[in-house]
Amino acid sequence: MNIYDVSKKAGVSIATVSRVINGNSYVSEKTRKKVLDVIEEYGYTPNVFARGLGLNTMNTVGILCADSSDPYIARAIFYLQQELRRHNYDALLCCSGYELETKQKYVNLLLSKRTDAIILVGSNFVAADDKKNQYIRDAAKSVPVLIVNAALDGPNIYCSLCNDRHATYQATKSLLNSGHEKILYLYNAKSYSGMEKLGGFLDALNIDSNISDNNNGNIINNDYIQYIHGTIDEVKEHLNSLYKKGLKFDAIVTADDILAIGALKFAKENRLSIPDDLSIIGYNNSILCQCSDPELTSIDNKLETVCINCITTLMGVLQGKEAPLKTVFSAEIVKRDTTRF
Amino acid sequence: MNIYDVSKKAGVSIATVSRVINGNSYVSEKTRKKVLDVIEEYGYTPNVFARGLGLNTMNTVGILCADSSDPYIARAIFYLQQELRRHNYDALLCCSGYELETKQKYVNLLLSKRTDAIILVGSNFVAADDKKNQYIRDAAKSVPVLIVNAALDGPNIYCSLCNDRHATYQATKSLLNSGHEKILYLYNAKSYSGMEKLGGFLDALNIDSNISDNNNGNIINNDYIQYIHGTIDEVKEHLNSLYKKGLKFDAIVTADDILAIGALKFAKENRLSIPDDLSIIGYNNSILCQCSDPELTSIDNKLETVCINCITTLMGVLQGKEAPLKTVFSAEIVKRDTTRF
DNA sequence: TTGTATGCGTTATCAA
DNA sequence: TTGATAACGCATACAA
Repeated sequence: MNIYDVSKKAGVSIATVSRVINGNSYVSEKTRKKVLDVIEEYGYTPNVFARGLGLNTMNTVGILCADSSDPYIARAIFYLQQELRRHNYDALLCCSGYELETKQKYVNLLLSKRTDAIILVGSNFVAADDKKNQYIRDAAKSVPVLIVNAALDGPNIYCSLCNDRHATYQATKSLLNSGHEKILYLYNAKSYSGMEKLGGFLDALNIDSNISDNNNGNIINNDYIQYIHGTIDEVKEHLNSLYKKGLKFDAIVTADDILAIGALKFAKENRLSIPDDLSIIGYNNSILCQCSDPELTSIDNKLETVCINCITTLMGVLQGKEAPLKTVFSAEIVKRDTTRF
Repeated sequence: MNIYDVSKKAGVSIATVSRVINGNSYVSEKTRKKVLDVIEEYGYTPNVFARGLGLNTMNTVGILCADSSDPYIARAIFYLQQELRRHNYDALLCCSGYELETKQKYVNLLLSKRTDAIILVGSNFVAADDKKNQYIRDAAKSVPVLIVNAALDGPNIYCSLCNDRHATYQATKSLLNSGHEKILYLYNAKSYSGMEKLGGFLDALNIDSNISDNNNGNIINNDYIQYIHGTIDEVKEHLNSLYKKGLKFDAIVTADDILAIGALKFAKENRLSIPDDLSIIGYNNSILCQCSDPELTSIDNKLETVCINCITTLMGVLQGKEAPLKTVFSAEIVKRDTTRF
């Protein structure tokens, strides 16, 4: 059943049927009803492909993330999809993994699908080395690019994020103010927000974070700043080895809840009392925080707010309105039982 | 840049360009190269809308779930999307929530988008009351429907799932065999697999589970079988109130890890030693199991296997091959520290 | 207020 | 081996 069939059954032209469906131009109440009755009776729905061909859009937005099974990213996708749906858009989901090459590949894939926009979820899409971001700028030449949780400037690139640097600064300061002296920093991503958080940590310790721009990759040569990308157990083992080497610390600030969970496991294994012997702060305020024992103090980076803002911005862009290139929200420390400040 | 532009630049007809792109019929090596060079030079990609219109498919599959932020569902979506991509299909993601009405609405939405198939993720899509499944059967009239984690029979409906009943039976039996006498069962979904798991629990206790078919909703009137749908804290409070009322139990079997986490919090609050005073078993073997302390014994229902099978089946169906209507895998108990059998 | 005719960019059929 | 042309189903400019 297509528009021609409907027009025949209703005894009108296809133009009239189209008008009824799209509800814009004038159609007499009588014919409108006639057409609607036929549509109802035969359960007609317009062919989205034909419509897409004519209008050159299918009202679909590509959502690209590294790994949608990550609880944090999964939440972001949920919020984004929900907001898109509210505005009558669909979400095409792709997972690229963490390699630059596959990220590029997937961005091009989405481009070839002619989605109305591309949303990059997760700060791992923005690299410290700006050359590696060129593919994003290129994509932005054909379609608006929205980034959740990272900042990159360029035409047609819109970012929604939290002030991770300040949040980490505050958290670290609070630890210092409550008497901690040796604070270990754990991170698992050298992404945009990864560097921001680290910057905040260094700020609090009055370490010049500009050095981070120089030694590309091996950012800081300091035992108190540890890069670990691995499972909970691997994080635990890593800390074990540091501990056995004699490194002293009375607090751990992390860039991700999963790292903090690993730290908790480490503390338990070594019979360190939390938070008396060791304070721990996570990041993301994910469900994991409530699963651990003791429950995890963490930084809430307002994911829902950020995601809603992202879609609001996108809708503005698509409607040709003035839209902000960068919107920054303020993260918040959620105090639970792994700290005593 | 469209196919006409390419044909002009290459000095051939659009038919030839189309042939080169689709690589089926014969094209001389010389013209093929000419065309490919132009395509390369101008970065031409075929318009998917036009292609979709002609072929009546966009190689897209709709994935529908209740809530993609649920860690378990998020994992399923990840596996499904990855497998689809491997077969050159895209995934359109929709979240319907748990209401029947909105589920129906979203199924119709996906139908109107003309996706090549619809995948229902999560057993909450199959209700015990079969009338409520009619919308699925209806959808299957126009497009293959795949169900992950539940069984529903009907033409064009393909299910991939685990033997949840047997797994719960085994887990409960193990508790009984290791000397537990009063086992509490906690569940949060009256879905297909929800009922299966409960059935397995009742089997182990030699209770006739057929009564479940009668009192529609209020399945079993027994203090040891508790339906709770809520947050970790709500689960904890619910158990607190049972405990204070004097209900005695030495083990808790749950239908979801989140319930088990709530049980763990309850135990801690009441200074019950795990697993000495109380054993707890979760379900799904999600990341939450490793976050808790002690770590949670849980049932692994082979999500990845199930998802891969789902897509394999789908590809078979789309290629017109013989495909199994129902594929059942065997779940496995993953023993950690909340049990001592 | 309604109808006619055209374009959107492919793929596929038929001829050459 | 290649080219011309008809679908595919809709939206819309223009005519009436």
